[in-house]
Amino acid sequence: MASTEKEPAGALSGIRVGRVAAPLREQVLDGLRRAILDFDLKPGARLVERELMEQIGVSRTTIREVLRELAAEGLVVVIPQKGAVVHAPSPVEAQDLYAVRAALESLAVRRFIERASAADVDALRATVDEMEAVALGEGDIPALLRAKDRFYDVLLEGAASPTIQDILGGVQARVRLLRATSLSQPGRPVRVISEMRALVAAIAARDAGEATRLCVAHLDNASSTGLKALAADSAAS
Amino acid sequence: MASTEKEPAGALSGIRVGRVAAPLREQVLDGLRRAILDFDLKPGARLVERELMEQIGVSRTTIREVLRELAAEGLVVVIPQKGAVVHAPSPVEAQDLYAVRAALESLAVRRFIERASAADVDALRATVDEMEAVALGEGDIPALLRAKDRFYDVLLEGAASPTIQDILGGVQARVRLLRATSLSQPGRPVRVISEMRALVAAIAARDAGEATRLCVAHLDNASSTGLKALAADSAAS
DNA sequence: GTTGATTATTTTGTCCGACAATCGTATGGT
DNA sequence: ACCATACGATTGTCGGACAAAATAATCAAC
Repeated sequence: MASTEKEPAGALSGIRVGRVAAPLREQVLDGLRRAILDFDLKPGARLVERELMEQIGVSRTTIREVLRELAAEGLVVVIPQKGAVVHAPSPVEAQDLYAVRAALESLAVRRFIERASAADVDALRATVDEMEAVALGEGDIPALLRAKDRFYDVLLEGAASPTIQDILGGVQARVRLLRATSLSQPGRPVRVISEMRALVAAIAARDAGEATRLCVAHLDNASSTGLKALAADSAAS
Repeated sequence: MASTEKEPAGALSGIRVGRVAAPLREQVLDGLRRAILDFDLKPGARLVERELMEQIGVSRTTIREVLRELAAEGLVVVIPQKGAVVHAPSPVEAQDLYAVRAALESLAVRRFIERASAADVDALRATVDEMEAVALGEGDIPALLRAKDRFYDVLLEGAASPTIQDILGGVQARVRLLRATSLSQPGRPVRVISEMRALVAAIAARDAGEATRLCVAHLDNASSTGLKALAADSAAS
């Protein structure tokens, strides 16, 4: 999210100091973020300061600062006098987030087309192959989701825009639950992969218009699939 | 920014309690945010915890939590072991932010066209009139900027999407410096107003394609104007 | 038995003081 | 003028403290 690393990688790489001084707070932040994104902390779960303190082993000061950051990122929502809970987006909010994703990802795709090298395109194609391998294996949804994350990593890498990466990253994080739900629908993975292949093809052809169209269409499908599954779930319960 | 209010507005409206308890922290947050957005705290200015503590009259705990939120919002950047400074976007970053704005604002415009009532369109037109009045008066840039903010408030209100409002608000805040710089260029205000009038006309005609085009074009102009002015400034100094 | 009021417990919000680690700078020696 | 050291300022983190608010539990009354 807030990652700003630049490495010239000149003649003196390797003696690069691993970490310029990592505030403990950031480790806690990364840890909690990962826990939320991996669904170790499920949406709606309460985050009680004292519990986090004991389980993580840091003071309340640090915990509270981290919670404020997560709140500003939109991953948790803090209710005054009540505390923080893992954010659970409502259906309409999820729909909006998907619309924002579509706008931003198509922007990223256009940037990629403008700036990326042929090697970047190959790398992008490789991540789709990787996804296919995971999808054909078993129905390991989390692994598939991680593979898809990798696709976006490469895409944003090639787009060469930390700003877009930062903002889009935040949006994607907020709909991660829906993304997982959508991917877990029967038949969805194979369709996703064919959509991605088409997108990569358009990107390789440097066809910005077609790529934008495919990108938006893909997210449209993902959105409606996820929302339908969500509606079915809540109806079943 | 982090406004999440939902009101079913059923039979029991009106007895809604205004504020359930406002944590002191939020007042400080709003105050500091306003100070940054109004350039009372200029980009690059250091935010020393002890000073803020004394000037605002709250404890370091509260100050630090607020700084973490502002950091996550991107309004300040904290350098480990060095402290927080008001964020000063680099030219390339500003360019990216304008691209993101274009993507998001055109989305908001389309949403507005879909959902807004005729009264909303009138309200939008009224804000442009207001801007014109300010622009023709004197060269009060901050007032003009505030009037333009009001335009976006109405736009996002009509778009009826707190999510888009939230994310776009964050982006706009980060480029506020550039927006002010751009508006202060001679002749820019009148051009801005004619661009906005054209945009409102397209919106009133419910022409999504044209409105999108105009919106993107407007931001393109604003971006290049701002960047040019910035380059001239840094050359002069 | 359900409702209502009172009390206890938990949890947040805020403050204070403390101390090590680190950064920037002034100091002083050469 | 240059380098090393010492000093001061500032952040990072901890611990404890207490009021205010929310939640849960207990008991009284109808």
